[in-house]
Amino acid sequence: MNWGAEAWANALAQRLRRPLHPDEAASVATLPIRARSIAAGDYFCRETDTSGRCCLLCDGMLIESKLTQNGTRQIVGVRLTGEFAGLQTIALDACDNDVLASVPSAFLEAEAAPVRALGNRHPAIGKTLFAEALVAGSIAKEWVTNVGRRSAAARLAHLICELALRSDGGSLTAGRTLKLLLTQEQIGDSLGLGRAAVNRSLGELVALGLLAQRGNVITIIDPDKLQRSGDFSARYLHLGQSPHDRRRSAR
Amino acid sequence: MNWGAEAWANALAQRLRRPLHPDEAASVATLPIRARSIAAGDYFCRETDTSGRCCLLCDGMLIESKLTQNGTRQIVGVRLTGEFAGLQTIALDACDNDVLASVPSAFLEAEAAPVRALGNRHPAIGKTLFAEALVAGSIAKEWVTNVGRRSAAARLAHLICELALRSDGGSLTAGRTLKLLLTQEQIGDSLGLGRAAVNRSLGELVALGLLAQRGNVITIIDPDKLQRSGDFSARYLHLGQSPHDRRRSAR
DNA sequence: CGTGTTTTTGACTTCAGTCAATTAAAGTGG
DNA sequence: CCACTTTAATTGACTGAAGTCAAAAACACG
Repeated sequence: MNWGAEAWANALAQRLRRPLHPDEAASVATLPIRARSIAAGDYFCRETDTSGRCCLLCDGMLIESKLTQNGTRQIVGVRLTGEFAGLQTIALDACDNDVLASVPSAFLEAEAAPVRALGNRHPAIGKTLFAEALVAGSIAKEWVTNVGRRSAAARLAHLICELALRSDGGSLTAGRTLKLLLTQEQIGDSLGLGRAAVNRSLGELVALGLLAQRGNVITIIDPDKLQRSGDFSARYLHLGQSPHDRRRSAR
Repeated sequence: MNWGAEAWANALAQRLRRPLHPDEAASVATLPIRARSIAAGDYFCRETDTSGRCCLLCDGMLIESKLTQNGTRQIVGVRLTGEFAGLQTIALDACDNDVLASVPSAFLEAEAAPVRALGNRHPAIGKTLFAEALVAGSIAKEWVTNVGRRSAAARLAHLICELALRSDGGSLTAGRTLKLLLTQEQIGDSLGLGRAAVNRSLGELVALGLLAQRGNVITIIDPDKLQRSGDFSARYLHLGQSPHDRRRSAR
């Protein structure tokens, strides 16, 4: 099996919480997967694209964003290392939003059609891919709540909690360190805030002793207070129930 | 075939843009479907439910909402007559948000498991159900943008455009009438606004001659200006390309 | 080591929130 | 059918959180 397909297989097995069956592994091995990397600011796809590609992000971070009439931008989601992106193209014709790299990023890309066929052939894999795409929708709904009903500082705290848990091997524990691969402007675009508000909110969270900041590295100091001030509950992330996860406070 | 399963079959055929094959129809006919109706304010499911049910809404309107710490509420989506609801339970264990009726509503309910089995057995149906759930996610992302980056009046105009197109036989044409089955408070909860702002924005859109209002009935007067003032493009709704749809302005 | 980007800070503004009071509408029961 | 109750819509006054703009400082990178 080539390296790309193997990474896909591992990612799928991890989500299935079991090794792939031999015939599943064989099907995954036939996927035409291409390794690519792009620079910060480069696009994986555009809002109107109908090409239908998805990928497993190996390194970096992808931003899903929309532009508005008045030139402002809203980031409607992010994809972290180890996550799939663009899975909605398996069943939809268009991409719905721009997808671009916030930092230099590498990923393993496949056409939507063979991935869909893979899911049809192996229902367990199909369900997993479906679930991954649905979780992205669940996150979007939480973001609606975040942007619609929480204060600037709470939005930021919420986002940090989410990213800490979603990032590879994520946890929300004191001392944990988290590399924020976004500029403050991009954070603002994710939270429906301006640059200034992000900066002030960050200072506020630091002043409250919830976290520390050095460059783009965040250190979580008080995870409980951080969650509370961000009104954060991990439920919507559907992280599952591995032994690791169970330690996480679920509010 | 019982009436409920037939309604499901029709809804699926409509989305597939073709009649069901006999074996597809036979599978749908075996679904254990239950007709239910609930009063305004009653819950279809709660945020933490793990029961896993989905439904085809026959009459009324469902609201998907989340509560925040400080007692406020955010509506993260709505489901209209003729749409499916709760499809994410096909692949996810929990519901993620409360689902409740905004007006007395009737629906045809099925357990998630047999619906998933149906999709596995018939890939075309599976893809359609998948697509329907993904469109809900796409809508949520647009809502993030709406709440995060648009003015109060623009948010409202955008919501009205969306509901006009999504409602049964929807179109965005002058003279078209639309029954808003939401109180102004619920509209505010959908847009991240307070009651007063909704009321004033509505007055504003009326004053600008974009629409007229009598009770909860909205009449669209100037669809083009309405779309422009709401920064609305129908792309994210994935309405497909029926002859009817093609007439819609896509911005 | 210089250039461009990002962060940080301050001053001012504004949109929408909040609160409260009033009006209108929709149900309810006698 | 009408009086009464409840809920929703409307309007005004005041407030406040965050936007905007601008400038300075810090940083990152070639």
